[in-house]
Amino acid sequence: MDKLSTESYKGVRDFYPEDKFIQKYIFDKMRQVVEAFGYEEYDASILEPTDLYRAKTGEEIINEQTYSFTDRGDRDVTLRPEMTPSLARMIAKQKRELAFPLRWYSIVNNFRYERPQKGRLREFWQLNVDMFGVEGIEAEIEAITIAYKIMRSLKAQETDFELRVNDRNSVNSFLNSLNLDEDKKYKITKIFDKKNKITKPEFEDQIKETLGDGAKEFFNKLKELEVCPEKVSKLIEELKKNNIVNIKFDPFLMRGLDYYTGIVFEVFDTDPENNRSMFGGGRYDNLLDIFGEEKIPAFGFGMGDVTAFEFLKSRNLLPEYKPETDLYLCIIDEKFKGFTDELAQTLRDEKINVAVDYSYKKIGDQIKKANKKKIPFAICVGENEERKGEFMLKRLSDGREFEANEAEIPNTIKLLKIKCAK
RNA sequence: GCGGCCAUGGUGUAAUGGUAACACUAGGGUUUGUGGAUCCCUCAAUCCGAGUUCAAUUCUCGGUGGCCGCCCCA
Repeated sequence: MDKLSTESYKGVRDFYPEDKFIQKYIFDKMRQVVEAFGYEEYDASILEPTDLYRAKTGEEIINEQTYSFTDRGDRDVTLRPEMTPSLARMIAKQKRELAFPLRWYSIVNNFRYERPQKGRLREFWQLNVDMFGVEGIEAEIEAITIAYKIMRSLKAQETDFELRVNDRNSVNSFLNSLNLDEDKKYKITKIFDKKNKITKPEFEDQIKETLGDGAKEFFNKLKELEVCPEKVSKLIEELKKNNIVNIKFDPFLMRGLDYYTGIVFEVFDTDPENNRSMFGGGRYDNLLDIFGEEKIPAFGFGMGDVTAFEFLKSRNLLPEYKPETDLYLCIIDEKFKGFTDELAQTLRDEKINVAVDYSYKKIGDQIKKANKKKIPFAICVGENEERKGEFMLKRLSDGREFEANEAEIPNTIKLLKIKCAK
């Protein structure tokens, strides 16, 4: 028989327990922060009708960069490449039932069909944070504050990252003042988008190449664009009141295309070796149009797990693996299995997570397993324990043993764990 | 979608146009109620397919996969 390959499908991800532990750590921090701001979790199916994405952009993204197929009933379906259209669909559907302002979040995986590369795989997990129904700058302030607090709760220092803000409207009015055709406008926004990746002469050359004679006017007017718009300066001022100071205006920040209608922001890694955008978002007031619904103002951002992971890794901020299991019970002889199981169940009722070793191997081997699994405590159960009801609770980190009877074990473990955490 | 580099046990590395080696890991023992030590033993690999050749893991081509750029970026 041919052996089946152990490779996973190209570009998707396996999470071994130690990987999942890290991912969970990151998501738990995100969750704590957004829930502190009153956001409610929602979810949707990973499969959506393909039209949902066509309607939004209608671009080649849908044709070439999604997992789309026809189901057995001849319906076109797509594995979600992002969460926002599903979110917009859900909100449009139940608009009248919902109490605005609405604060929703989700942490889900998404799929895109493209060549995997650094930090971009075919499967990625993402936190989505969105607020609907707030037209004013309060939405911007809150979302950016949340982004900042997530970074801080992941133990990032203020010097480790930087927030950059722009107003798409000011870019648009700048481009309109140059009287460019749509194609040129589009190309200029592309050049803006990658400005921080290229040198200044490269930037200037690309502008000249695109605009030809018009380049002169462009550079003359460029100063106008570089003046911080009132809306942006007000936003920055408000955020500084919240002690968020690692923030600045970036007149070239674009973040994608037509999708955004106002303020956009991004969080940058300040590492000079890796000075790239980690995540961001912006205002999108028109997204419900496609459902024939009236506008609802919206502001949101998305944050992927891979960039967060790589950031934490580069700053040495990844947590050390600790299993959820508190205690490993080693059975000295098979005849004490029943007694051990009862002990395990009693302890579980006291909220101690207990795993029992049913290998019936030598006791030393069982202790080794507990150690390898990084479980903090072990107890060996045999004749003495059954007779006396006294146990030696062994702390694997240093081998110290603590005597306890059955009733005392839970609290002993809890106390020792608290000490360890400090 | 385009280009560059790469592909050997579970992991990390050797080597060779002719017997694929080492370390770690895993399993077993050294030790019959307490781990991280020592020593011994065992399991386990040349990505897939075709071509050149007496002989290919090695050379050539194709595929697949990985890494890195470009395009794109939700």
